[in-house]
Amino acid sequence: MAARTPPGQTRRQVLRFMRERLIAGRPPTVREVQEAFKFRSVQSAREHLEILVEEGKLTKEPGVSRGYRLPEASLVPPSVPVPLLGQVQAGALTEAIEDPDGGYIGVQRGGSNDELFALKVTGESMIDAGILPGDVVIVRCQPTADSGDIVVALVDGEATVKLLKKNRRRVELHPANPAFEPIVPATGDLSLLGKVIEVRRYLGK
Amino acid sequence: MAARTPPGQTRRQVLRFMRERLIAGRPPTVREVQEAFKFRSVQSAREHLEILVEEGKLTKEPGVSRGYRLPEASLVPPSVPVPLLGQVQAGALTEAIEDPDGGYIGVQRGGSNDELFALKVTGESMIDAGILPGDVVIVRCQPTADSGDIVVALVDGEATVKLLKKNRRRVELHPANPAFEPIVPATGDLSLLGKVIEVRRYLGK
DNA sequence: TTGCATACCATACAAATGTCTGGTAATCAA
DNA sequence: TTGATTACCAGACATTTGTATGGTATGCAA
Repeated sequence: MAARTPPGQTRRQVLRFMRERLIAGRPPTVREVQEAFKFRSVQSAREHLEILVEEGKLTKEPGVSRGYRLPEASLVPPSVPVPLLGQVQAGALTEAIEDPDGGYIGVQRGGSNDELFALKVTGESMIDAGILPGDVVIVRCQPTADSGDIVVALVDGEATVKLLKKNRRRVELHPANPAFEPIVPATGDLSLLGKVIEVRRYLGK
Repeated sequence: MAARTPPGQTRRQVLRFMRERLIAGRPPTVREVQEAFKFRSVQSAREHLEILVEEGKLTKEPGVSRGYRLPEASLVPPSVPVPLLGQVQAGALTEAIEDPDGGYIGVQRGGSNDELFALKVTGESMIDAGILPGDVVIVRCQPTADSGDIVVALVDGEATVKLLKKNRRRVELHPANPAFEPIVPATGDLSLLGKVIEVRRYLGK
């Protein structure tokens, strides 16, 4: 017999394993759970799973293979892959999205089927808005935005993050850093890439 | 025999069906495909699926049940569900993780199988570190941390985010805001919950 | 016509997988 | 002690499911 573990401990790990697999879209078989935990009997895995179902942590469709599911309550909103871009040159946005140099990151978008991309921020111009160099902003492509939105726009052929301000027929791009000057593009000469809907910072492991 | 459809037409529908099911995390069996398309033979479904694999539209793991996959799936790093906590009282961490009031968010962790949780930040004590009220920090549970790490610790029975500083046999929790005072817990009296590995800010739609 | 390809069908078999029955050992409380 | 509970094991069985073999009908092109 394998080592006996404290009550509930193994079961928590099993739940964890199930969540990972189910989120990844690859529901495991009972025997795959057995394998993962080195049980010598299928039944051991099955018992943990059935108990998790009783506890409401999982649901299942009896009789069907790979039939365990996450209950509605703990449903994680599905995340979509979003291309992570490094530097964006003018006009090269579409190509950059097609073949991102930073790979993809998972973003939970709010239902709509919009075009998203992610951008690594350089420079300190938005530091007072809590956006530091190295942060990743997630951007929804849209041709316009409201005053007060944080947006990504092409300035001098480079994508930059700024605060959008509109006052009577003037559009301005404000940095959130007193050391920088606002940018006032000529009327109608603003190429807005989209609006920032999320900011992420990855700290060292 | 069922009605004969133009070449490739049914197959396109099958691919669509597969995409839907696979994205939903519920890969179908060959017979479920048969059912969905009212084929009177399993083989009809199987032939469509195998051809889609040959065309590169799908991949599959031979021999395993529900073994068809989306080829792009390999590009997207898998994300794990992480419980999102609101307020954490002393000692109630484990229970809070078991039954999070904020649901779950998807996090791509760097391979290790660690315990993670997410915490909504209140207060402005870390504003100079780019962590604003309402931000979500993702925390890896660990009993110790290095000097300079941003950590979550229990202070006065509440979970708070602070900068950890160690100098000769003293451990201090520093806010990143000049309006707040550093916290110097009595030696050995620091209950460290974990280290912040990611910061997220969700901006309005 | 012939030959070939496509779409679909019928049936069988074997492997994968869910499920069941009964058992051992450890822990805890009465 | 006794009994109850938990964690795990062993082996079997039944269903689900992947796979194979061969067949029918339609359309198309040489």
